Amino acid sequence: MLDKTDMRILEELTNNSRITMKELGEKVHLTGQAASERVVKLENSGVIEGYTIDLNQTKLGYAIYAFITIFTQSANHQPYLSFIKSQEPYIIHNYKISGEGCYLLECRFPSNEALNDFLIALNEHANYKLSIVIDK
Amino acid sequence: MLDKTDMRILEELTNNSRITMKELGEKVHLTGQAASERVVKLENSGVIEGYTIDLNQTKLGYAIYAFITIFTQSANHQPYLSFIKSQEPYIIHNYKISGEGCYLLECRFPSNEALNDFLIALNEHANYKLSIVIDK
DNA sequence: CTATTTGACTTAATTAATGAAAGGATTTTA
DNA sequence: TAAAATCCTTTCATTAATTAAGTCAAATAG
Repeated sequence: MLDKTDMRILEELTNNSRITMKELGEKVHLTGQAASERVVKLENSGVIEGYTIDLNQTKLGYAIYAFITIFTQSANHQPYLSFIKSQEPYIIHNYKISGEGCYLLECRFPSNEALNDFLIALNEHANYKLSIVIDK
Repeated sequence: MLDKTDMRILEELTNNSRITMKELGEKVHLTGQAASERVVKLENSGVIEGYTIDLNQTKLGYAIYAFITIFTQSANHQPYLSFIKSQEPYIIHNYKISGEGCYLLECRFPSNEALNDFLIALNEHANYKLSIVIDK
């Protein structure tokens, strides 16, 4: 279903999703129009889910990047899930996992103080293990 | 340094990084040119690190999405890091962390068999805890 | 085996967006 | 008060995207 040209298109768009269709076409040896048609197909088939940006969290004021493994206290996860929804700017992803814990939280905080406050509030609903990202 | 308009621009670009500068301007009540100038500044200051796409890993042939906590066996991490570099398509991010383990691997595999082969090879360099993503 | 359909691409023409230059308005700085 | 800087707008030339029409080769049907 996806041929080599499609894969190269996905690679180029992963590196720079704002590239013009003309440039993209040149890179994969197609006209801009042909490249554009392929991209539309990749969108419609759901392979490309969206176009987004990579942000420097530190420069945005989020000095701390962390993963938190969640162990919910009760079998009912709703209180935890509602809590997470209320913590908007801090939460990047809440992965439901199998393995150790029930969820893996990818998140960010402006300061140790904000992280600490978050953990105190989190502890109302769940136990956790904290992993702070040092690099990459 | 970043005002409300900048934040709205980042929000819009996070939702759709291929939006035209004209449309982006309309959304934040600026002309296309003014919006474009702000975006250039956000790029130059390093707040925007790049433009990329969200891919459906399943439709790309990667049915399994996982996080693996790594416990390196020796104090020398080089063998592990070299191994990771050799596993190109499977590895999405290798986060160096403080907390439980030395690294947190975000990765994907086409099948349980590929995952199993990877884990066997990984075990030459490190112990691990596997968390498979079920949702989101 | 030939005719038709289909898919992927190109070319051409129109429409729209980008980029560069000039200038206005407001705030900062001296 | 004057000069400089910042942020924005307008205009226009350049460049890209979009739409429509048409080519070509491979697959499919009669």
